[in-house]
Amino acid sequence: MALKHTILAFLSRQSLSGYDVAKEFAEGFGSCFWKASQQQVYAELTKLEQQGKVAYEAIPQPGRLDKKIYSITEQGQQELLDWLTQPCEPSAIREDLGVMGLAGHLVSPQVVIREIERRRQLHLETLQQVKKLDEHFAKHRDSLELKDLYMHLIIRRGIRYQEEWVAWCDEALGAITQAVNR
Amino acid sequence: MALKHTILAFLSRQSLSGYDVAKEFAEGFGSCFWKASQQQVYAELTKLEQQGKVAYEAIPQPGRLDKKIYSITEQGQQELLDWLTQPCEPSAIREDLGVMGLAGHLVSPQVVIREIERRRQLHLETLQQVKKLDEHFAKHRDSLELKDLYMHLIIRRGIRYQEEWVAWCDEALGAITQAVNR
DNA sequence: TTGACATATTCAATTTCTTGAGTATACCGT
DNA sequence: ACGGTATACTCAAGAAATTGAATATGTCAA
Repeated sequence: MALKHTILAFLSRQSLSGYDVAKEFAEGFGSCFWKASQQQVYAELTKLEQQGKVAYEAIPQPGRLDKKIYSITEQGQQELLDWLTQPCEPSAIREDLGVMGLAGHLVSPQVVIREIERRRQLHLETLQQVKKLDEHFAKHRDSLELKDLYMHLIIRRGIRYQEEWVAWCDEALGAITQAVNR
Repeated sequence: MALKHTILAFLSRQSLSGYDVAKEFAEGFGSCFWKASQQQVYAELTKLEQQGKVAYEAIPQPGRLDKKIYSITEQGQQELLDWLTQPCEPSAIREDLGVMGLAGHLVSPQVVIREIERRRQLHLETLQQVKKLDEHFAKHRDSLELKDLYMHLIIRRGIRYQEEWVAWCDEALGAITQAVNR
């Protein structure tokens, strides 16, 4: 499971609180490549800490629980490095909308059309968000240092993914409309 | 979770043994939209059977465990219908390769390049497979009945998804090579 | 005839993920 | 002053997925 390694990767860039890591998953990286809930992040950080792969500095906060700033340790860095060096497999796709392809004929075409239109809209919105993440990188695309280039490329993947969804929705809507009016 | 509904959707097309359902996940549909292990499928079928959403007919087989042919029940059909009528969310993306975008700078560009080339190859192979699934549908694209059109569109999504990956790999390889030689 | 591959199902341990609640303060706008 | 949102972390139950093994036969090719 790569949640562990994704967290280590975040911390290899900069030290962060659990809250901040969770926010990355929810906003930036999450909309491109990986989603994880806050609880998952906190649980994983606790585990990594017990394994000595990350360490935290507790920042006392008046009147509430300490804020914990996590950093990656030598050991964590090593773990991440080992993982990066190994080949990784394409992740499994699990897409609810796919069920429509199997059983869509059980409902009216209008239901299918409505659902696809809804999806189109959603992906369009996510696309705007992801594009914003890329703005800075895209501007200097040809002079980025590797670290930033990789980040740019991964965001590009996110952009292309969302664009692809929108394009497929258009294709599907066109084909279904045509078939219904036939 | 849609595993349940995906199984119901398969069984709404035709009655199948657990083994056959699992094969669909591994081969056809699996490479497009959903992957599930054999154990998962068997476990889910048992649960669905207990809930009265599927029923099986046991086919005795000399010298080994009965083969069970599962069919969807009225109740299962209803469950599936209800689910299809509700809006569904885009599924979360969880892509190991994304970690490269965060921490790729920790390894040499050659490692990153090698990994992306490997991925390109994998997606190219899957693409060929998925295209085969579509052959029949693509030929009659403009005269498919809805049931088949939906299937075609879902396979099209799979095709586009794989093509998109290949295209991204090309973009990434180009950009990295250029940056390294700079 | 041996070994690989396909058919067909079951069990069980463990890890991961989801869902939902609980605690507590700060800041901003209306 | 109030509600909404953001910050910041914890706990726990239950569902889902992964990993790995066990059982047993049929078929096809080298």
